[in-house]
Amino acid sequence: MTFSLTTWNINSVRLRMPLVASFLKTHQPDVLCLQETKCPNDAFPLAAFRKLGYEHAAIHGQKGYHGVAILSRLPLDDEARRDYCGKGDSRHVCAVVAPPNGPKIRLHNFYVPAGGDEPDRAINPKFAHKLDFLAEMRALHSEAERASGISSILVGDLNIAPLETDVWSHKQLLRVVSHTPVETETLNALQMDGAWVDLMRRHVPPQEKLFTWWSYRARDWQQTDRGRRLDHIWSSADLSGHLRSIEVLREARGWERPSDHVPVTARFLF
DNA sequence: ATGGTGGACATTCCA
Repeated sequence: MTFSLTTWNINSVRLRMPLVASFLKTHQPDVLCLQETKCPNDAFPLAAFRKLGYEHAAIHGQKGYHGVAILSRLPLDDEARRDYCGKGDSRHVCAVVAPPNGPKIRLHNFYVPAGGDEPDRAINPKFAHKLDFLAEMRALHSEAERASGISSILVGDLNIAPLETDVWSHKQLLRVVSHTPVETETLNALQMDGAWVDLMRRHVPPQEKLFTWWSYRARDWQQTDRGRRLDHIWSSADLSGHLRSIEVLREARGWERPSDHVPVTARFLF
C-alpha cells in the first residue's frame, strides 16, 4: 500500500484555496501539511477540504500570521500543538496517522521563524528567536518515539537551506539568513540528535541543486532561478527504506497568484 | 548599497 504526504507553505490558505483544490484533485496525497495559513481556526475552510475528501484535520492558526494545518484522508489521532519559545505563535501541530499495512506515524508540521535580516542574535531578536526555536526542537527525538513503537515524520518550512546545493549561490548567501553557518550547523545537529533522515536528499543526490522557494521580489523567478530549499521532509530511520519518490512541484511557482513556496510530496510503499 | 513583491490588517508588520 502506498502512503503519500505533501508539505506546502501556502502563504494564506483562504486566498490560495483554489490552487490547493486544484493540486489535491490532481495529486491526491493522503496527507497535506500546510504552513503560513494566516487563518484563525474558526475561519479555516474545513468544509472545502471535506468536499475534496480530506475529512480529518488538525489545525493551529492565529490571526494574520503563521499558522499550520494537517489535512488528511486517513483518520488522525492524538493531535497536539506545542508553543515553542512561549510566544503564543502557531508554528507547530502534530498528529498520529496509521497508513494501511504501515506503522503508526507521528507527523510533526513546523513553521520555523524566518529570522529577520541580520544574522546576529545579539542585535536581532528575530534571529535569536529562530535559533532558540531550533534548540527547543532538539527535544524531539524520533528514536525515542520509535522505541515506544511509533515512527516519525517531520515536515515544514524550516526556513534554512542546509547544503551548498540548496541555494543558488553558496558564496553569495553565506551571510544571508537561511544559509549562515550557525543556522546550517544548528539544523544539522538537530537532525543528527533525532536520527532524522533528510528524505528529499535521500532521493535527490546532494550534488544536484534543489529549491522549493523563489522570492516574490525577483523580476523573473524562472530566468534567474535564484531559489532556496527551505521546505523539508524528514523521517525516522525505519521509514527511509519505504520511500519511493520525492516530487518538488516547481511548476506551481508559475501558477496564477502563486505562493512563493511550492508543494513537496513524498510517497512511501508499505 | 539598495530595493525589489506579496499577504493580512489596518493605515504597518512580516516575509
